[in-house]
Amino acid sequence: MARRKQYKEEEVIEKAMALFWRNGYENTSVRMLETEMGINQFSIYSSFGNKNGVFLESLKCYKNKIKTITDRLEASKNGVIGIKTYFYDFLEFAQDNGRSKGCLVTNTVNELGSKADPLLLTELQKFAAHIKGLFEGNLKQEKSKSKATVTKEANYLLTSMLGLSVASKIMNTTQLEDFIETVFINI
Amino acid sequence: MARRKQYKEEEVIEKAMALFWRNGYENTSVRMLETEMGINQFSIYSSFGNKNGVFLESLKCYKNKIKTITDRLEASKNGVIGIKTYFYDFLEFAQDNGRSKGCLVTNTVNELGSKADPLLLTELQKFAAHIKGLFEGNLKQEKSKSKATVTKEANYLLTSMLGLSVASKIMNTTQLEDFIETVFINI
DNA sequence: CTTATAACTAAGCAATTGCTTAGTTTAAGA
DNA sequence: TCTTAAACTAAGCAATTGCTTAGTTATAAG
Repeated sequence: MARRKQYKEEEVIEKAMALFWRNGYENTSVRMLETEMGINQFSIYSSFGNKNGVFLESLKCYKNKIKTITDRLEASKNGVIGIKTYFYDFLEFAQDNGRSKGCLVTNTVNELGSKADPLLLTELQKFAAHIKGLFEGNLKQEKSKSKATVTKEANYLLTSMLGLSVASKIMNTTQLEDFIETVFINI
Repeated sequence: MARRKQYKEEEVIEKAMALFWRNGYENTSVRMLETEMGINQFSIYSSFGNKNGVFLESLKCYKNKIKTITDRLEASKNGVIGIKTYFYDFLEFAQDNGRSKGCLVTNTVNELGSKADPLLLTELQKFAAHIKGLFEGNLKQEKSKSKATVTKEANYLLTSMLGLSVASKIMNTTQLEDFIETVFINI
């Protein structure tokens, strides 16, 4: 007996995610979200509770979007080569009008660090652990590597990804490719 | 024929720097600066022009503070070992009550990226170039390395530092040490 | 068609943002 | 001692922040 929503939550959250990705959490205001999502603040708050709620949903959306390249990594059977491909895939994934937005998760870790709200912090760590797990999976495909080596190198690759995410924001393609190539010399 | 300043610019800017380092640029308000620096907003604006001016001076102050460990790197004659020491020195340098504040420059690059004001962006890039130069200096001490190798590995080490800076905010000591050790296995 | 109810619009809330300014205090030079 | 000018205090500026709410509109069930 009531009016129907004039928007789909999945659709508007994608626009919110794009905004958070470009600007970070604090530098994205609810008014900006309103404009970008194309719905009134009332609708934002009734659908997502508060700004943090919008961000949490945006993070889910981001995870879903990055799935295109993490799935490729997960499906790969070629060990370290698959991980290297993921690094290059990421650069393309983060690209936006000639500049890189980095990784939304990395950006958020860097912005809020350990003072992010607990629920959010957990989500960030879960994502990092997931990526690390994928790296471990591919490293295990290399029969020569011991369990200890796999763990150590997965840590290394995860942190290298963080570096790539930050670096992509101000470095040029050559420098970034140099980085990736050198990362994988040691693996 | 006039009153004397009741504060020293170098002293109050150090407190401002600490605040920016902990919270980032946008998450530090002028009121917070006022409290931390212990001077009125009028004094802040008369000494530094605007918030951006305070930040620019804070960055100088940061560069001066990190000089304790960059000087050690610059003075070192033991090639790669010296760089590795710098990585460990940095972790201690960024430490603050059990948590890491990361690197102020990295934090700022990540927060503002290429949309930082041009003067600031130049300063950030100059700092990055300086560190990279120090890495190159130490890499050159290794006679086995060609010019091309030195360039490539300097890029790699710089980006690894960015990764370490972000990672230090949420990872534990063991993970960070794993990272450093793996970075230097084949360098 | 009427009615109930959810979705909408738009105005408004107090708090905070970066920055300014009117007015007071201090102190060195005449 | 008086003058002058910089350094200070504190109040205030418009704009923006996250969030709410009073009132209107649409729509499905009765």
